[in-house]
Amino acid sequence: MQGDHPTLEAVAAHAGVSRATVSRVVNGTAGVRPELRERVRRSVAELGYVPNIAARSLVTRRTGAVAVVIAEPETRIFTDPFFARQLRGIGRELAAHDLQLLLMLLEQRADYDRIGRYLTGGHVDGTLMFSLHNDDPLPAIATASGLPTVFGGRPGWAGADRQPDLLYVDTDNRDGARQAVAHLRERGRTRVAVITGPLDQTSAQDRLDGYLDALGLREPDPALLAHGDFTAEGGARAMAELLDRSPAPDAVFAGNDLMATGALRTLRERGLRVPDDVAVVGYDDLEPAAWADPPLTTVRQDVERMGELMASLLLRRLGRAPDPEGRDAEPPAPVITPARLIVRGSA
Amino acid sequence: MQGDHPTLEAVAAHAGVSRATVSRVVNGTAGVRPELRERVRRSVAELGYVPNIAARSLVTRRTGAVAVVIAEPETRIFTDPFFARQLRGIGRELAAHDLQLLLMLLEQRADYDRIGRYLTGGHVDGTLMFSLHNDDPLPAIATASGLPTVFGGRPGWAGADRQPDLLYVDTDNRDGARQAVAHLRERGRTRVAVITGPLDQTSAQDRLDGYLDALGLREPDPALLAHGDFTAEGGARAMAELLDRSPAPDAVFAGNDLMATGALRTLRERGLRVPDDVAVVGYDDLEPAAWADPPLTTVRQDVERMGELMASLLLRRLGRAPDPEGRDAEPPAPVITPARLIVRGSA
DNA sequence: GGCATGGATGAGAGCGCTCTCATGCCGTGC
DNA sequence: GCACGGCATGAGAGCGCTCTCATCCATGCC
Repeated sequence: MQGDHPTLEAVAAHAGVSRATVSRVVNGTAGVRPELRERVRRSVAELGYVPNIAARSLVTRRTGAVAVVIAEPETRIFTDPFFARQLRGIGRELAAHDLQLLLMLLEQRADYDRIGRYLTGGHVDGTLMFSLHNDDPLPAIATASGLPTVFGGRPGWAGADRQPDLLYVDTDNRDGARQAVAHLRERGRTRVAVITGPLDQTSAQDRLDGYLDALGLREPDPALLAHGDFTAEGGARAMAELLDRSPAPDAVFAGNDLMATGALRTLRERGLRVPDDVAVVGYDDLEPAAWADPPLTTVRQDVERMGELMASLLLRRLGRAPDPEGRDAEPPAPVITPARLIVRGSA
Repeated sequence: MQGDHPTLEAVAAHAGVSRATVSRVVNGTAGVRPELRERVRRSVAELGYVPNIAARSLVTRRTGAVAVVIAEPETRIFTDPFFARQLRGIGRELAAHDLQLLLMLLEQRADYDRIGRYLTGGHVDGTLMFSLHNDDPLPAIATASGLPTVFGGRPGWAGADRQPDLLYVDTDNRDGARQAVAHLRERGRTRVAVITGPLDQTSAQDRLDGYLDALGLREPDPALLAHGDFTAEGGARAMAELLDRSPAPDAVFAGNDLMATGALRTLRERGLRVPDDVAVVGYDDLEPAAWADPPLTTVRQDVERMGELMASLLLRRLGRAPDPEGRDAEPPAPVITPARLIVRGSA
């Protein structure tokens, strides 16, 4: 199998045409007589011809590959299937357009150099970036590389909002949080606390803002505010803090499910009943949320869809418009996907 | 930034040498006078030269990329951070050797064609494959492509054991299960049941075998055996089945943590105490295992390390021996990594 | 019927790199 | 002092493809 690899030349000889004609057929260029086209097709199939992408991209200057860059400060990717799902959506969309997915996982500072060089080297046609913190050097790298880039999650670095053609896909964190907290209020809760994520991430900040919206506040009540770090441990700690204040809250909105799970643990340890004594709402709708005791009321976002959208946004920017009618005259723009409250036992 | 991209030629002119010499320096080939070498280095840095990999791989016939193929029958990748962690290990090892990671996620039957064509097309130097079920067409594709391949998990398709140069990395599932069940017996449990995973996966079968080993049995006691499917729901169902038999088990070894979590849920619903009435042990040591109520006793495998090992096995097969002493005369062979019991509250 | 027109096809250059081979230079041995 | 071996360097071919441009042929028009 290996080692035969017929070339364009071979196919041309086999079909009795020129290299150029075979190239036209293979690339779907118009202007080849149907009968000839068919003959070439048969030769391609018969010889098992597969284009050599190296040769192709040497002349076209396109690589047919997209880099997906995930900066994962430590453990996040482990505990959270978020990236896996997003990757799935991305992979599906890219595959549908015959683009390859180059995965780059960043762990250390040194990795940033490597990736910068790689992107600048023109080895990919575009990038999808997950930049978790506002001080992440990734956006700068993207800009420096001059590559078309789409971000996962609204970028929050200074000046991001002023960049005109910034592309990203985010979920409506603010509205999701609003729904969650509104739900708690509808259930008659009057002292709704919040456990925030790291506020240098736009998702955490947006969720806090949604919480405030639902309560009609401009500033959080310090007695009802605790900071977590998006981990279960952090959630447990934050819940303990909240319970040590008086009067204690009768409901908690946690910035994500991991922290909500931690909060549940603390509540259990203190002998408090959920939702009777304290109602709990999480965010993300991770799988474990449904198994928690009690099952977690939470906010769901269509993560896989977000991945697809990121890819298709990039596709459009690359000019590989997935829109067959060619009517996407309007340039690609950021996309915000809706969030939906999932009511279960915990609130 | 985009668009300048100096070529070898440009660097050669700048350094006042020939293209060949620059190539030698860039690729670390011996036989260039140190002073010249240094001069070329400076030119490279000054011009910001980055080799064009398309051109390079056109002539070398190597691509510098490795495909990671994950066949994910439906939802597995969501609930289980397993792949994410393994990817991390793989990514680290590949990056250390300047290889790119091409991720291919398979969902549908049609994807297998695409991937087969891609691999056969010589677009990558090797593959890492995760083939979950024994009837998966992936191994055949790998063989047909003639590419160096390393599998994640011991392949279980018919005849796999007869293939002489089959390479894989697996954890010692059998021994892990043995430890788990031995632990239950040491704690005085006499009726230890088992909830198996899908037995067409070697991991599930091996864990069942380890269970039998620890009990000194050749065949499972049907009264103490229930089948799950590696999901929480399946585990809950299997636990219910087991409890409906009499006499009921006083301990359960679940084939993975997800099923163990499901079992915990059923036990809780039935008002049984864990571990007092029924002790539970899981397998995998997922993050949520530690938060479960009670925290799950389980078996840990170093998944990230397994990923690294897969990559380095492939590297050796590719001749990019990571062994600087060059003493790896012995050919690469399958690797089995140890498993370790983590004792927590549930048993 | 001759000529312009336009579409289908082929010829050929060249993308940036590696690698073989020829060349040139040095030091060594006789 | 000269031939020779060995090492450093350069010249040049060619990897497989795309794309421009020239060529060819059939058609339509005057």
